[in-house]
Amino acid sequence: MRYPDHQKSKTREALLEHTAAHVKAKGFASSGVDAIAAAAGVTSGALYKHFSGKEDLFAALVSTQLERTALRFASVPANDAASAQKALAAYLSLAHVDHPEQGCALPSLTPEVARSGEAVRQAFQEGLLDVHAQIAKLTQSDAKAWSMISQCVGAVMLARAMNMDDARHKLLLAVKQEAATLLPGRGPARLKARQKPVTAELK
Amino acid sequence: MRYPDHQKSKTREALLEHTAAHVKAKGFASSGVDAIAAAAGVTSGALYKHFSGKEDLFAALVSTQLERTALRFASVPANDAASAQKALAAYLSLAHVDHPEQGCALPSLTPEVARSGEAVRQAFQEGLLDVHAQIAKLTQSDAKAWSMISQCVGAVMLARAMNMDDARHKLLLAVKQEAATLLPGRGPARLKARQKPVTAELK
DNA sequence: CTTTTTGGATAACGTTCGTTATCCTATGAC
DNA sequence: GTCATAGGATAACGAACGTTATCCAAAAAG
Repeated sequence: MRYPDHQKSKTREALLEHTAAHVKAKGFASSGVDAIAAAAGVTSGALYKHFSGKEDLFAALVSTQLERTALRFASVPANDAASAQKALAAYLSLAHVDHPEQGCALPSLTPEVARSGEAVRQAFQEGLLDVHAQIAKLTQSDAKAWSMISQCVGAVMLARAMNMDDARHKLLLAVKQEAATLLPGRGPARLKARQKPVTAELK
Repeated sequence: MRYPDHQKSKTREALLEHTAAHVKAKGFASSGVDAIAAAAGVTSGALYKHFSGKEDLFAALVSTQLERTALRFASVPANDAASAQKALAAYLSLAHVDHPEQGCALPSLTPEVARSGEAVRQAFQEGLLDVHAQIAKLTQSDAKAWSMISQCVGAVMLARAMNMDDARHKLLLAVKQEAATLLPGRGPARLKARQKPVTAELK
């Protein structure tokens, strides 16, 4: 071995790190291999030394990006409603909607994963189960965790496709309210707050 | 006028009708113009007589497809929990997950709409507001309608990207349960059914 | 029947695509 | 110092892309 093997080659890491933003913003199918490689400061020739093809890179990207999302929620302390709400509000923020390149991969890439090969789907499934495990620690219920994930991912995705800011704001605010009822401790209590639920603390 | 103008040209209708399945299944970016036109039994030359370009067709497709989704829920009678649950179960069914070409456009095309131009986004926004209006008639709450839509669209999309059927089933079942609590009349009642909520009637 | 024109098919255009082959260079091994 | 090679850049490949120009058939208008 003539090269430092134990450190895995820095450009492979650079590829995974710097191309994710480009792919999340433009979509995988619309991202050319040359453009993807350029986003990491290399050429497509270098890319093919580390990945067998475009889809192989996609699988690795999906894996690392979902790891990152899982990690994002792993740092939220369980049994702390305020912290969970804060994480929720951040995920459902206009900042997240306006900057897909820095955000979670789920609202950006999931339909393209569904159309991809087995390797990509496998990486996705594993990553999503990791995310679910973290959310379930907050909801204390597997079912509520799936509901929470579906709701938040769907809301960000739909908000991104709208073109009027006030409509986006309404959608995000509504889902912030409703998703919060999935957290333990704060049961729905819909009878008390039917007309105007309190949402002041939701950013 | 040498041609029957009042009937709008049948091939334009055929284009919108028969290409939607191809686009929903393969994605818009991955669908070539020739393949799209062939799906309607014509060539790309004919397509350009009816649409100014690929994205113009996409805008029209988004519009008609969301109209169809809105219509799908417009036929559900309000104040009828059983009918609403049935519609919910159909949307969250494995059949819907396994056949995107026949299903709702939202879980398939929304991220690509978000990356599209103003015309497509405008068509999307209008169509989504139509869908929301129909769902709100069932939930009797704008906020709950947004929550319901986000949750169902997200769940179908995520389920499609998974590669293990039992995991997909778990996700769909969970969201079926939780989304049902958004319907009026059947308040969450989580204390009573925390351990094993009744889901027998949910197909 | 002739004319006019609309809605198609056909073919070509310049790009861009994913991939591969080839060359180059810097580096660890000896 | 010499050599072997891993990891880059470069360039080319055929294929497919969206679009346009051109041609053609069919049908309404007179």
